[in-house]
Amino acid sequence: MKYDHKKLEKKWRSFWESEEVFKTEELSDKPKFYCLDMFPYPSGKGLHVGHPRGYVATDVISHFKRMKGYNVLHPMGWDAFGLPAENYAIKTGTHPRKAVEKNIDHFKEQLDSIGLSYDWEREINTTDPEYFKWTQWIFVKMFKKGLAYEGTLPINWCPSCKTGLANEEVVDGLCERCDSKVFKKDIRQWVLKITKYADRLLEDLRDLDWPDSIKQMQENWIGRSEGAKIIFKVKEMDENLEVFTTRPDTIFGATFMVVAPEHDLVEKSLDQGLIENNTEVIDYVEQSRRKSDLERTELSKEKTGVELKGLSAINPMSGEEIPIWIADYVLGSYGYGAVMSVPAHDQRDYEMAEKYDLEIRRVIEGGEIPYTGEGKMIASDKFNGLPSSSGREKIVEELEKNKLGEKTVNYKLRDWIFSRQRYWGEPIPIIHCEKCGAVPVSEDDLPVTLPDVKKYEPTGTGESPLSGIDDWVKTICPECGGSGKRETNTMPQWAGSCWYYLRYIDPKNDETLIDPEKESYFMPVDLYVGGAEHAVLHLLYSRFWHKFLYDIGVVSTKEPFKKLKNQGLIMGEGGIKMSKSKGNVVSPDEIIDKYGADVLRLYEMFVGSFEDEVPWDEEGVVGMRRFLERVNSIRIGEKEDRELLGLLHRTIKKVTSDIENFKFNTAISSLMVLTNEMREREEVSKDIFKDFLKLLAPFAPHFTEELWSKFERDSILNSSWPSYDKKVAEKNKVFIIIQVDGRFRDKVEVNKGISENEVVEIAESRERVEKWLKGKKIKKIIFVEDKLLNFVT
RNA sequence: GCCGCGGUGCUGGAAUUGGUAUACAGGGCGGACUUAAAAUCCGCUGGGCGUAUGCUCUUGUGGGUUCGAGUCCCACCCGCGGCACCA
Repeated sequence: MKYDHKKLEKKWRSFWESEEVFKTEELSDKPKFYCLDMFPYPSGKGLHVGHPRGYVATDVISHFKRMKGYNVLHPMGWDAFGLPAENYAIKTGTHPRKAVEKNIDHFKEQLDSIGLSYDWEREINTTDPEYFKWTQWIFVKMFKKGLAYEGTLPINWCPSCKTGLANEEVVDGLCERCDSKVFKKDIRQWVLKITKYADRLLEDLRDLDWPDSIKQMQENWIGRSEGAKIIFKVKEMDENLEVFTTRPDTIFGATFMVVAPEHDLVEKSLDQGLIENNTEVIDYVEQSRRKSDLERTELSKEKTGVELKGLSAINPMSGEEIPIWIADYVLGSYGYGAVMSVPAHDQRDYEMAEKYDLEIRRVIEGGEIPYTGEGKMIASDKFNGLPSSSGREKIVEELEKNKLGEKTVNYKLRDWIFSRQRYWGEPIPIIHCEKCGAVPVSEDDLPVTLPDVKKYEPTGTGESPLSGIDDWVKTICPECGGSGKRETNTMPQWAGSCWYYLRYIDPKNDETLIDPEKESYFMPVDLYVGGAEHAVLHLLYSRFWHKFLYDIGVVSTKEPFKKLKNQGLIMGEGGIKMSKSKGNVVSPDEIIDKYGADVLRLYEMFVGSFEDEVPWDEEGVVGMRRFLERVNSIRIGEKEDRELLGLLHRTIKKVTSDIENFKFNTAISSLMVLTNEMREREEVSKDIFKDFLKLLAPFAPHFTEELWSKFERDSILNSSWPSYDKKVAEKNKVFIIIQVDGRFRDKVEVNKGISENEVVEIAESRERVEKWLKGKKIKKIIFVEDKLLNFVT
């Protein structure tokens, strides 16, 4: 039976709005459930069919939890700072704020048309001064705790975006946003000391209910490695050359040293005129400085380097003098930017030694050189014969005694480059004063808002477009009252999303960031759903900020997101990524117009495993429409039906556990099975049908409201989730599989709980089984109650 | 190179965690209704042999464990994602 989805969906959406069905209670006796989507960047393109997959899933769960009696917080907002709005402003001269407003209106309309149950009274927007006041407030707090500092550092510079980038924003040496090659450039930067939290970020990962892949990515990104700092004296200078190694046990095999081209020692020794091959060294350093990150890693196949002729290092254990080289395979930014090279036991050092004909000396027994495994120590003076694992400890102990080394831990994680030389971001709330240095804006003067500018173009000189606005830049130093200049760099796109989940809990509070009572009721986020692409960006940054907020007493939980799920991408037809240039973008609008929002919702949940990537297939969409129409054609009556009731209860059990486990596709298929069964009946009792509607309601809320309204006046979404009765659900007859030698031969229907002997008796009397047993001796009988009987001959 | 995930009909995908492989849906084929088409409804739909009750083969490949393997173990092939000179 056909139904008019447009009329019906409109009717129920306005009903939900006027009845405030989705309003979250502020503080309630009910248990809470905080169900969060990663909020979108409201782009000018609008939603495509892939976005709602996660939103529908959280919506299904929100309805489900609401029906189960939870006070559900399910909010939505906008992550609206960032480059696209700014680039659009450059192109068209429209203020980014205008473009953002327009895009938000469009996004909101699209989300509403899907029937998502957001509590819009809690909507937030990261570009709203009332919001970013608190983003700036957190920055000021970090500054005061010494976690935000200024420095001139070689940073990743994107020549096309004309701004510095964080390490996390550089993918394969390319800008994450525009795919330009990224270069190193020395610029004055604001940096956040995320490294101070490295251990806690690693530690607390363990207890999170997150996908293993994401946890592992964060673990690798933090990259903790235990080892030792060892000091090699430079013979010709009063300098210590510090290195980090995880293998102090191989120290007697160190036949040369390698420092990064940007290492201090290079400049110092050149200055002191100690280097014999001056020009060669200068050339090499220049060359590697000019290479982009990509080129430096692309050329990784073959090692390059230059010896610092005239210098030598002294091995602190053996006293041996060894040459010092520069090579760009050693990174200036990891450890101490220098290594002791043990070519016999390290792949890279081995390649270097082979190329430049340097000595390779085995000090660990084991396989073929370069041998990187453990083994007995040899050619290592008094440590000979020790296994490498304990020799390592012994050597570090001795170095510690002589103050020539110590145990230490190193991380791959670097501090977070936090400033961007662009317009459309939160101004960094700092005032530079000649007398007092960098001074934070007083908390009472927050927010520092963005001034209007005429030109949004980045200057490209390493300064933000804000630096041209004298009226805005010139201000008074909050400390001494003298003249000061505002910081003109802005925060990166990720700043606002680091803490937004907190603001939904208390969106209008202008006294504090969040009311503590509300915070302790609603936090942590129980379920967080979004794409996996944020694994080491947003998901790491927000954990860092959250831990900081925990330390200063703003939040009561150590971690923000208890459970995380990543939705798989929806690809274009044929499995290629949807994109404008390929012309294969499907908009939810057209699907909703043609088939209805409930059909879109059902299809997105039915296509495949939630976390897997799936291709979009419009032919599959019609199946969902047919399903709803079949439900619509079921005849309702009063007739009791034990068998159908049993199936209903099995379906309740299945749908309940499937929703809890994100197996939406099989939940829907079991609802289809029940529907097919109901359609075969003359009529279906009202009670069974009503429970069925409740199970379908989270997936198809508009459609089920309409059918429900024939029985009840209140919203079906306010009804309570049906409970499952084990006694009703269980069948009293079961099929038992009869096998001979593990092969299926027959099945028999018997009473539940029947004994082995009885089954054997029945089975042996069956012609189909007898045929296979004839002339054979039964060696063994395997019996699984209510399931299977196997004769082994 | 290292780490993680995966490989099941024509397609998207199920499989109670070791117990009838291919649920559910799409597509295809045949039929009903119709002047006709769409929609709808009914039936069939992994391969081979067979009119058929049926037999047999089949979950990337090869081996193994087991009464019994898509599921567990070993080796390999292919695809996807991440990291990548991290000392």
